[in-house]
Amino acid sequence: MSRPTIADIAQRAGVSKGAVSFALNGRPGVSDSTRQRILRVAEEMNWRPHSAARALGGARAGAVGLVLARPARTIGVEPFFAQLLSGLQAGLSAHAVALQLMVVEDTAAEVEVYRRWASEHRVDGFILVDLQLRDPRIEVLEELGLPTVVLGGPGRHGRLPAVWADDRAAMLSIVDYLAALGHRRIAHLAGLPAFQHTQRRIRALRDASRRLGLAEAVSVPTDFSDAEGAAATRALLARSPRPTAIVYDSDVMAVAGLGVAAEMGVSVPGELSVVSFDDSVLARIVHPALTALSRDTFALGEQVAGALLGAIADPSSAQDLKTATPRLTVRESTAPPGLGRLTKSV
Amino acid sequence: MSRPTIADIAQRAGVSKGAVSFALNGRPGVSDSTRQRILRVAEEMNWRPHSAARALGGARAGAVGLVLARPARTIGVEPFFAQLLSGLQAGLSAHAVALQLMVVEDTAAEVEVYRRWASEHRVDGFILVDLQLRDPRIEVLEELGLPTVVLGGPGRHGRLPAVWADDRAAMLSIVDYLAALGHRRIAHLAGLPAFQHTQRRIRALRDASRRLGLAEAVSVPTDFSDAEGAAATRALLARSPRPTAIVYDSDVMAVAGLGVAAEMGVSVPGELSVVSFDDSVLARIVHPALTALSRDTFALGEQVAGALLGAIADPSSAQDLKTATPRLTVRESTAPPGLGRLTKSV
DNA sequence: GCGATTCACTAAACCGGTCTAGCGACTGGG
DNA sequence: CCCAGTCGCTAGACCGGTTTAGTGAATCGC
Repeated sequence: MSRPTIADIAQRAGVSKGAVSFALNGRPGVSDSTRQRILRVAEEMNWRPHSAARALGGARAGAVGLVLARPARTIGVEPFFAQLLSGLQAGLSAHAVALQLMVVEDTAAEVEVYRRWASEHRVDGFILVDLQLRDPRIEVLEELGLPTVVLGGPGRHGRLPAVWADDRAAMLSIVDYLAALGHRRIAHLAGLPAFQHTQRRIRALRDASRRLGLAEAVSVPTDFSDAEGAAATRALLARSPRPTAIVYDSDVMAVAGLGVAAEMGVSVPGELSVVSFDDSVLARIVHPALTALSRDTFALGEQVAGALLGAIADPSSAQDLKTATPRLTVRESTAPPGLGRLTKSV
Repeated sequence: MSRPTIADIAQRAGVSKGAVSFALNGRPGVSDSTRQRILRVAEEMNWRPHSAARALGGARAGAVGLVLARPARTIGVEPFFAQLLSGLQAGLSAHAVALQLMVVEDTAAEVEVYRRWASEHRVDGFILVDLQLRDPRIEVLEELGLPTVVLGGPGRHGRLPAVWADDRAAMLSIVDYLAALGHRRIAHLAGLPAFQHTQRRIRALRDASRRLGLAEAVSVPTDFSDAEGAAATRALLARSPRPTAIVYDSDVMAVAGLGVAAEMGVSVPGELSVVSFDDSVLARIVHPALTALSRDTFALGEQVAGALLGAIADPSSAQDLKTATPRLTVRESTAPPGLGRLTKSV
């Protein structure tokens, strides 16, 4: 027999399909002795539920959806995503929930996938990332009515619950640290300006600079690619006076910036301090090792998974969850400004 | 109405459910005029198929499975996987097929997921990666009977079709290049010894060394982590005489090795040439940029996706597919040996 | 001791599609 | 003109579960 069904079990155990269903799902309606017998038979026949049949009856699909609207090639580049994915996986597989992943070209296609998956009952919920300034996806997801957890905030994300880290506080801690080292000219290589977190970081840096009486901080938007990171770094280092510290929104860009500094003969951390807003192996293994904001992205993924599973189990329980504020891990790429020239002149 | 079914469409169009099914699936059984009318009504009502209902009838699940047996945290670290995933995605989404991804602890758990997904009709096929020496998964997948494509080979993978690149030729090209530069002592930081491709690379290096009359090449197995990459590099550089070139099986380890060399005062490429068997942004952005084997991993993913979709459409058509042999991209991390000491002494 | 309630279980509807058997109308061949 | 074959469509079984209404027996309360 290729695949036993509950009808087979019912026949073998001498009961009805309904009784088998009750027994297998641990709900009342059968006596303990019958339940045990049914479970034993099911075990013997190596029965597994047919997910489609279950889903058809209106039950869970046993999967959640993650749709990314980015050029497919760039996904592999970002350690952040890979880490997040790992964490999500860990959180989901513990509850035998699978992750349906799809990478699409743009937001329009992304919305289309949400609609399709929802109407096909393919997933029980969604994870929404890369929150934009006025995000059209929120409205769609609210309308679809499937449990959804937003990664990012605080900010505009409608009635959808969010899991977020305090980006603002994190950026402030970086600026405080650099200012304490003596830096007065801090630059910022930001990410895509359409993203909410990019704007939050830019604003936090500007506010902190004013408060501490630093030179007006310059934030340069990029597309997160190593190419733009390198180009923007080149432009910044060509300025006069040039910044003594640069904060990078991603570690890929920070490493690219490190390369540019070496190429231009600017010593790190002697003449330029480098801070990455993202930590990963990358930040650890380059030389000099990068001072970076350690956000446990893996744990973040786990938390998002947990929040989503919670929202699926009980939609009314959903609420925002603030995760640990990222902490600065100081390595070798930061130092007081001017140290490089000083040692040289000595 | 929350979600129109084909029964709703049938009623509205004044036909039977069967006719609607025929029309929507483009199969004969209805006249052109009726078909047009049904399609128009379906469009108006914004109908979408219910994937579970379809799957229940024995049709496609519309998804393929990828199970990785690795510690979840390490997935994020490997650019290779992220790239592969991107490529798979691209190949699959073009045909509206989703990817079910699951990360598990070990091979036993992996096999269990295969069984579960197959019996739950959750996927139409599998992608098998990280081929091991005597791989127990192959037998299981053959027994399950679902179309499966193996990534890696040539070698033992039963009757399952494989997509593979010529690792041996690639390794030979690296050794030829290093030997032509004048290197005689080449070391190799390999991956997990249980993997087939690790053994193939080790063997290729040994064979090439003999053929070219080089010193016996030493291959050090690792777990692919940056930590072991660094430790093994330290051990190699402490030898006397130390190797003048090291080939790393992954770029993460190569970058870690670069760091160790800097820390030990060994100049790259002056005193040590470094080659990575994997190319990614990582190899491009570090300093010195790494000479690396460029395997278009994204394209590889696309090819695997294509092969699997083909095998699903027509299982008898499945056959092995050899992809382009990776080519060496020379950057700044390789040079003739002894150059470093030479320039220093001048 | 008798009606009411609980308990264990069965039969069958149901979810939303696919697919097959069959039926009436039309067409073509001899 | 009649029979066979094709066309266009319908009715209904079917996939493998869940869930509800219903049934017979045992138990309870008074």
